[in-house]
Amino acid sequence: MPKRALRPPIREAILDAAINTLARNPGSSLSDIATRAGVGRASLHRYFPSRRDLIAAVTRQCMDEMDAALEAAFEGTDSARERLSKLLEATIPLGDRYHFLAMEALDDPDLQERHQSDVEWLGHLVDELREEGVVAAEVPRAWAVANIDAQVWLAWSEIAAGNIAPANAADLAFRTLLGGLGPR
Amino acid sequence: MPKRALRPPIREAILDAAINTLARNPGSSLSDIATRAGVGRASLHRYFPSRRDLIAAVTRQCMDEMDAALEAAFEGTDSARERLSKLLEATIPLGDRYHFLAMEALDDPDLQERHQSDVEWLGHLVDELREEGVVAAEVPRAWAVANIDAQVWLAWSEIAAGNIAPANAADLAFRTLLGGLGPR
DNA sequence: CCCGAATGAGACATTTAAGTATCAAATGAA
DNA sequence: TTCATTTGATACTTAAATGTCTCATTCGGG
Repeated sequence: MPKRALRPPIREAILDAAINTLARNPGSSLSDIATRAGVGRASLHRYFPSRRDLIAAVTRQCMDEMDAALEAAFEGTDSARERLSKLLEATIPLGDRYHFLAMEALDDPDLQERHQSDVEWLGHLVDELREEGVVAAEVPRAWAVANIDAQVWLAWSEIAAGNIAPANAADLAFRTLLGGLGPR
Repeated sequence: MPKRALRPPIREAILDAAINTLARNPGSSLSDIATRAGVGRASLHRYFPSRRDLIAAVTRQCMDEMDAALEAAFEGTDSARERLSKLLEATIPLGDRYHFLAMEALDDPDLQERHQSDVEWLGHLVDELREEGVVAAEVPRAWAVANIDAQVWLAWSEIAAGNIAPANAADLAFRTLLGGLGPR
């Protein structure tokens, strides 16, 4: 008989439920989250004293997942173009766990700083893409950054709506970015 | 003759304040909105008995503005490509008054239906674009529709963030769409 | 089996926003 | 000026969510 976790780690269950619930409705109550986690609301407060704490923990968790996925995806890449492709393949499947953060206030200064550095990092990727001729010179850097972000979000949205197949999403986004941002 | 041939401007002031306030924070309270409109909260309730009513009125107003702008922009166009260009030029400046609706629940069935028909209308434009060869055959219809929507939202976001000049936004979005969705 | 720790359930206080009701002051037309 | 209507301020009720607390139950290690 397979050994099953006697009791799932509650903290993880709450975080997971929070991510899933908030992704569908950013205004979800702590009751909703606790219920979905199969946990009493009091226990939720034991692990995360306030709503702020929970949101901060969820944000950190998502950022960690994203960083880990990116680091793994970039293993052995040697062109920015390839990194862009890998970025889409790695992050689009995580979209449903990440996109709702775009709406959150990010009131924690530590997380704000981290997000800022992520954006800058994406800017560097765009710089490299431009050097490789993948992104045209006349396309503003900020526009390219915003478009990459948007394609990830868009891909998730269309997958969730059932309009495109998950397997095609990254390719479609890659194609759209190459054509949209590249030289005419 | 009727006593109030002209509606008092207070209703419009409330609607306008609601649009601006909700655009910055979809969870704004009615107090915030009333204050910004320079009106007592009680008066707000006189014109819009419930929050739902206000949101519905705001939504209708934005849709009306959008429809009017589109109708005017399409005057005398004879290709889908040109209509896409005009669409961007007309709707991007309205983005700050419209984009927040993307998050709203749209609980009014009448408005739901109207939104649905708007999406279908955009689908027809995509069909025409494909016939003209502006949108490639291998690009899914839903993907093209979503991308057009996304470029409008994106343009507004980047304008609001101060990253691109409002005058360039429509051209940039048009270029991105042509390259992104067009044949390789 | 037994005991300490953790959990779930629920009561309770607090806060915030929505909606209702009332009234004095301001507005504007006759 | 007069008078009906509208507005703004204020007080009140209701509802929902947050956060705190207690306590019986349950889980799991020893």
